Amino acid sequence: MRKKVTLKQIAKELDVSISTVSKSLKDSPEISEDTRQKVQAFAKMYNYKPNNIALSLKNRKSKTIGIIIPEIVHYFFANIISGVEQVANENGYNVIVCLSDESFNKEVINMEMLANGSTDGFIISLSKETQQRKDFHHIQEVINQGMPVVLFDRITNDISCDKVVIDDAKASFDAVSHLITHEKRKKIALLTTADYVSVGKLRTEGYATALKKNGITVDENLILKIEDIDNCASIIEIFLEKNKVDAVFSVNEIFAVSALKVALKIGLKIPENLSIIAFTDGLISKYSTPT
Amino acid sequence: MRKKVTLKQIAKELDVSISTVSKSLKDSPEISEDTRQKVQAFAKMYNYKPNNIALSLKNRKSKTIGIIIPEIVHYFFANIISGVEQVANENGYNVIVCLSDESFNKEVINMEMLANGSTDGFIISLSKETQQRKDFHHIQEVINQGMPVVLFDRITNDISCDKVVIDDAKASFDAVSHLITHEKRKKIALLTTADYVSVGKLRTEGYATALKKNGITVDENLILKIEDIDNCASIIEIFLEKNKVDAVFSVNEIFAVSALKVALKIGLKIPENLSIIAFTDGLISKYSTPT
DNA sequence: AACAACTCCGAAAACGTTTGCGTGTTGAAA
DNA sequence: TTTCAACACGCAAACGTTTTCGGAGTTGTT
Repeated sequence: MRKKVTLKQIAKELDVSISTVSKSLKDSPEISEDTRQKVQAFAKMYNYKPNNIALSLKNRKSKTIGIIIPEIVHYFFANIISGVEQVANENGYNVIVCLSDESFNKEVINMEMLANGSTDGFIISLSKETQQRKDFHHIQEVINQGMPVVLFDRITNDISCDKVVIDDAKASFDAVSHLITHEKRKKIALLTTADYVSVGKLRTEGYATALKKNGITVDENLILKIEDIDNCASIIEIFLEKNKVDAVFSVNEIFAVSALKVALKIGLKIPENLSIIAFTDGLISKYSTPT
Repeated sequence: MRKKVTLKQIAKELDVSISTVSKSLKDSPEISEDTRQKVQAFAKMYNYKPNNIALSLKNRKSKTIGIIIPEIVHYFFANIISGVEQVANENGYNVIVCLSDESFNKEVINMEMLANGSTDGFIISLSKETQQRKDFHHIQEVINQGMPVVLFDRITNDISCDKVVIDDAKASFDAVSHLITHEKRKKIALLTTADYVSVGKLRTEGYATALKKNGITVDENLILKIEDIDNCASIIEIFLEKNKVDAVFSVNEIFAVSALKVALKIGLKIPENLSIIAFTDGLISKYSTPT
């Protein structure tokens, strides 16, 4: 067991001052060639590495960014972390991951935990509960403290900060337009989430706009709002048997592939009888049949 | 912009010493009721929270654990992080996630970065490259420094530390035995990864044992080692057309579902003509057709 | 001989905490 | 009046760095 060596220990061993050691390791011209070499050799031998915590305290920055997301067993969020981690790493930063688990409280607690010096900033996608409550004081709090915050995907307009989103309305519009124009579909179902999820609203907007622009009136019966993702298959089955649609537009791939499986089950042919398009080009879509 | 307040600032404002403030906030009996109340009220008003970095330095522990995995856009690893984060959180710990990207160098760099005070310990799943090289000095290093290390899934026996694994050989044995006994399959293919991945070897072992135990000789031609996961579909297609097997045992779900899609494509019926079983009960399997 | 200039290094403060110990004040008992 | 305990608080060190400032000793110039 060889504990980590500190400047102080090196200084004592070499009978010089701590500052001399520090300067030597930084190749300061203030220190003689001789002493520098001696110190550097000793430091290398004992594999000296400066203590990050001490550096953080001194520099008042942790070189760490906190990312808070609702869940991680999720293609989209896992991808986000992957990207964040890569860029952070290239720039000498570390990433602390916190999961809100869609809970407002956990989100708040996590932020408070990290805001006290642990991280230099935040990247956040809001939990469902937070979006429902419309309570963003914890976000505003850290912003007021001067910490940079970036919201992505699940955002709110009540907070003024940098945000990263895709153009949900436009994307939805394009997808549905494609179904109408190229696939000649008329009766297009929308599979979406509850209203309070920010993306759900915008995607519904794009869907409606595309229909209207093509002279199709929006039929509320064709809009299925699914809360319980675990039972989405049975919900979709009932829906598809009641409504004879010729296309499905889904706001995520789970609903889409579930619809696909249900459709096959009730004897529909895909893509002959039913077109399906959705957000998220993930693994589930990649390995579904048909792809 | 209201910056975080420190003990020093409170002390100055209230015209007492830093220690008095610190003790007051800890309800030390050393301090008079009067002063305590005053300090606590002031601290609450300014929303004082102790600085984590300073605490880490003082206590010589960061309350943070580092987890190093090959990738995160992966059902298994995402699940692991999810579990680790949850338990860590419940115990007041934070989790720093680092991705080795299957690269030995990144693994080493990440560990060195975190080993200097940033984390109190490590949870690691080795990168492919590390397993190939059999170079584990970076792991041994931090262990020698007295840091706790837990290896999981992709482990090595060259390092003495706690490890978490499933019984790969037994699980494979059971899976293949099931194919033979219950499904009455005789010609069972094994879809696996390259040899150097630790789990690959053990799973192959279990496969072979099950065959032998049932009087079936192992046919090396039925063992397909796939290196290039992105092109696994075409590799499997060639394989399945050459070898008329009646069952497939795969070491992961990607290979399994790819095989499933290929089989359907070349006209096989599942499960009538071909049984498929695999490790990982993930989303891809859940949403494949058939499930 | 005197002084300036230069070389090499150490002391100390700072980042924000915690905590053992010392000290000054108060009040009561002797 | 003296003595002493109890109380309330502050000092200082420690965690491991970095960096400014200044001091001591040497060299060189006039």
